[in-house]
Amino acid sequence: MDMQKSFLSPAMFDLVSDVDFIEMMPNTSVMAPMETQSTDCNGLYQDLTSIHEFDISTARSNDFCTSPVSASSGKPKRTRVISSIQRQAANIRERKRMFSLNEAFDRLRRKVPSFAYEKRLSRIETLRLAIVYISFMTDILKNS
DNA sequence: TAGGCCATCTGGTCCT
DNA sequence: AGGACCAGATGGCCTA
Repeated sequence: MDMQKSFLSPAMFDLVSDVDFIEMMPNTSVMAPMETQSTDCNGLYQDLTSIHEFDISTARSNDFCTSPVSASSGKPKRTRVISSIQRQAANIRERKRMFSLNEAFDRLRRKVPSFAYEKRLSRIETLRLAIVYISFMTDILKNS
């Protein structure tokens, strides 16, 4: 597809990533956005079923205290004293949040065109490529 | 072995 | 009050 080839020119990739795509190009082929290709972040994520089953009610506590130190906003700083169980629950929520963030990155990865080289796009590469891709498509729409 | 990338933990702040 | 969000720290894995 000519349009895609021009989008994936070496000059474009210079804007997208620190990776030297020019050297890679002879060994790679151009791919359409990987809509149907599914990755699970290299299987790095742990099973989250235990997270869903976690009884959050056991982590409820009302342990707060106020610090004499004022926040930058001038408000009295409220320091939350957190139990280990609450901390554990917060960690689990954070893992779930990061999991959904990475799911979104995976969806974006499948939407942007890329070379079928062995290494998947990193998060920063995905964002940069998406920006360039959107700009490219916008230009096409403008000029048509 | 250094550097890049990522997962996880943690505490602070924002928001409902 | 408590969950969501964010950024810094840390450690593991991988690659050049």
